Amino acid sequence: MDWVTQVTERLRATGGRMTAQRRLILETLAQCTDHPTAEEIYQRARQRAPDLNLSTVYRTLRWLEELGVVGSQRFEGERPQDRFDPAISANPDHHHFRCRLCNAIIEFPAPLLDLLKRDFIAQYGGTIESASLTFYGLCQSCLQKVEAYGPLSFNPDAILNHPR
Amino acid sequence: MDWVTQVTERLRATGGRMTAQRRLILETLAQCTDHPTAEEIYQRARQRAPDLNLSTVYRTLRWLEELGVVGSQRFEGERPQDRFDPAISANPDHHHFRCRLCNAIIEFPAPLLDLLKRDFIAQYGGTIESASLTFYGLCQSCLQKVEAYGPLSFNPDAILNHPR
DNA sequence: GGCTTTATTGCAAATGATTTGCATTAAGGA
DNA sequence: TCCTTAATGCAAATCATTTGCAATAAAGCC
Ligand SMILES: [Mn+2]
Ligand SMILES: [Mn+2]
Ligand SMILES: [Zn+2]
Ligand SMILES: [Zn+2]
Repeated sequence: MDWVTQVTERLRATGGRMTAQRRLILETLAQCTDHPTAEEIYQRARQRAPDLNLSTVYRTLRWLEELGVVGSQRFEGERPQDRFDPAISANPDHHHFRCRLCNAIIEFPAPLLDLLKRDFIAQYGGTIESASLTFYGLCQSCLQKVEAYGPLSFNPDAILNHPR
Repeated sequence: MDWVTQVTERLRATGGRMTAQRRLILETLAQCTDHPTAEEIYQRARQRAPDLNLSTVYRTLRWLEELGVVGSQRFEGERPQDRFDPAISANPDHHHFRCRLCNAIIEFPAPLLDLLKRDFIAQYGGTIESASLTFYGLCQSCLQKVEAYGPLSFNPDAILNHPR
């Protein structure tokens, strides 16, 4: 059974209805290998159904978030917008590295994080229910470019993506 | 030399001017033991100078952020607003635990994070310039209350703080 | 298939934290 | 004290996200 069908069942189980819009958004999410914003998901989905509405995209994403099917988070150094993470359902315990230059996001597991959690609990008590870890830096290929050509004075991608 | 004076010197070094408003905001920050929002800093500072403007608070905070004197970050589960961190200048490498019930924030060091960074670099290459780690859960006292009285059905503080 | 209920949509307007333009004020060096 | 220009106050703009509401359409039932 594929991902869209699985989500559909969870949806029905809570009294929800499967609509063309939701199916489209789910299929769009299923094809993502990145961490798109609501607007990006909207644009991709709209190619198949031009009268889809951005509000519907937001409502669907928030509802998927409640179900634990997608994650959402913000990254530093870009304008304050949520990025959504369909990979969270298949791989709940991954974390993120974000390249300051090319904006690539690398997902990685962090089993050693349990050590840090234990350390914290040992010292301060309480319980940890979730953890968010993000690394910022230069990815391998950007690092090589910087080493080869010297530091760039600005980031063309950042300007393209964050016009303000 | 105290913190305010130190910051003043850095400020002057970059061609900036020390104003009454900036001094007030700096002194307000110096007294913080928490992670206030811009609005909270504004309210605290305004008690001493009622005609202070919120824009000035924002501009001063952003400028301090550039200088590396304060940090800013957002926490999950509250409305999307920046919280500012004066402790970052004295203690650059601390991370945060946030209690889901009482909203308390505990700062903690995480020397073991270096292991995780090394792991990542060994696997994916590149460099890590900064890392953000946040734990979410129940603090010691909230955990005890929950264990003693059973789980709360809602969080009064959350309602007070996030009226939407 | 039709009928009914009500969850969901599209649209436009609202929200709210943060930023910005601009005229006015005031640091701080000469 | 005067001059330059950085900084302020104020109001308006931004912009991602949410929300109210009338219209639409799932899906359960006959
Ligand atoms: Mn991810
Ligand atoms: Mn802190
Ligand atoms: Zn890169
Ligand atoms: Zn607590």
